[in-house]
Amino acid sequence: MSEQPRPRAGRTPQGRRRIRGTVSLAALDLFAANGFEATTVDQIAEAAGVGRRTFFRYFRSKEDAVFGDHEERLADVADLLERADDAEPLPAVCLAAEAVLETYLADPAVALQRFALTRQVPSLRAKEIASTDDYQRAFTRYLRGRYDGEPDAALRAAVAAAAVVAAHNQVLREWLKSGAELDARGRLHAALDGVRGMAATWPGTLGTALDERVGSAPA
Amino acid sequence: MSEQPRPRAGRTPQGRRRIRGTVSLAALDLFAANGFEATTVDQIAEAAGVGRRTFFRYFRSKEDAVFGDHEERLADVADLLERADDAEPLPAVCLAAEAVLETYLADPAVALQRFALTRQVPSLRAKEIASTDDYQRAFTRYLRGRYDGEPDAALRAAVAAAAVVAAHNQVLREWLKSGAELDARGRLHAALDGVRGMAATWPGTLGTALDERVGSAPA
DNA sequence: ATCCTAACGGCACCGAGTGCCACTCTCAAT
DNA sequence: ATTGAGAGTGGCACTCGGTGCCGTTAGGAT
Repeated sequence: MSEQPRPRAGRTPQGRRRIRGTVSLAALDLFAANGFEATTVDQIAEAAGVGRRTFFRYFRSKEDAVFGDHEERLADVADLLERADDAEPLPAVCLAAEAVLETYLADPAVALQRFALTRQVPSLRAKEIASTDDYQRAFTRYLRGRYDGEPDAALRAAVAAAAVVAAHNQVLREWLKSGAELDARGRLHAALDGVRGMAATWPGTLGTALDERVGSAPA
Repeated sequence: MSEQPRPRAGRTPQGRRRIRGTVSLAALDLFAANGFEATTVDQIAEAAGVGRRTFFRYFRSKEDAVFGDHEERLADVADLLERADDAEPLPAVCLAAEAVLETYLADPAVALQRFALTRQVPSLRAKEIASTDDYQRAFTRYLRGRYDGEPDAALRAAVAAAAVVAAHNQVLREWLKSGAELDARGRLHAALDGVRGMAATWPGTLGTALDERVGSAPA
């Protein structure tokens, strides 16, 4: 805690990134060629020129070789929100959602390959849904903080975040189904306009039923 | 195909349900006592007085012993929507969401136990998120069908379904955190009133950006 | 050039999940 | 009552994902 954990030896960060990329690439290739479930971790490790044990040092699971950068992206979006405290809450979240979309647009080929895989591999679908949920939770958390003090803060935050994420996912899905040919940026922007307009009409309060205690987490 | 596949022998449906219940109960007990990951399937099977192989005939995975009735409940809700074609689309979905809530209210003790487990076991959290997504997909699918022909049908369906599910989950979570003491029914009803009001304000169309082709699924 | 340490990879191990098969138990037909 | 068929059962063996352990290696710091 006193000073930087400056590494005395071992891989440099660039080296780690390079290996990670190599392994991930090898995995994607094998998945595309033989299918996800028919590909074993041993095969990936061998194709990448790495020990099986090392594979699991770079990826927590076989699925992570496909969604390996999720945590980074999530952290990026969280940072983005952190630095957006001057804007209005919901527009800030919409910007964050557009930033998420950009990560897909940045490399359509990879996005399409991942999409094809997730469509047919249950465990990958589960991972993707969990990832989406992570974004939604980050948005909800942010909005809850910004709405703090207003009536129904938690509920409005959850609903608004869900609406934004749903709009994003819908536009993304259509873009992927179109083979990356639609104007995803424009469509998402329009969709989020709709969501923002909707959210503005949330009633000030929802009656006495919501005035009960919110309850502090027991478990 | 010519006549009913009348079962000649084997377990009666009641027998199957009874065994399933016994195994599930044994599993829940062991999970509560020793933790989910520290409990092996062998232990569950032995505690339930069945063979390990039989466990996997009743549950696809160890996680399924906790969320074993998900498929049934999902089918119930789908049926409910199927039979609600006389009502307005969104109110019908809201009723379905209230029906889902009822399945938790029906047995608070089990709901709380599952909640405690899902809070601390990653793989169970993943399963629960996937289950929620199943509901949301069912709602989206239904609304898309009902909105068919109107502008932005798919997008509006996705956003509205997400909002309803988010409201449901938020109310459910607060109820669970309160130790099953809040008036979940009343709170959900109020929250869904808010969602319905919001959704009514969706603009008729979202501009030209959304008028491009929707794309027929290629992959 | 040498030291020092993080990373590597091999090994053994655990547990989830599956295919296979012999056994048994129940019911239907005779 | 006997028999035959079929479904459910459970044991066995196997695959594979994931982890702890440890001797070895390689590459940066001095």
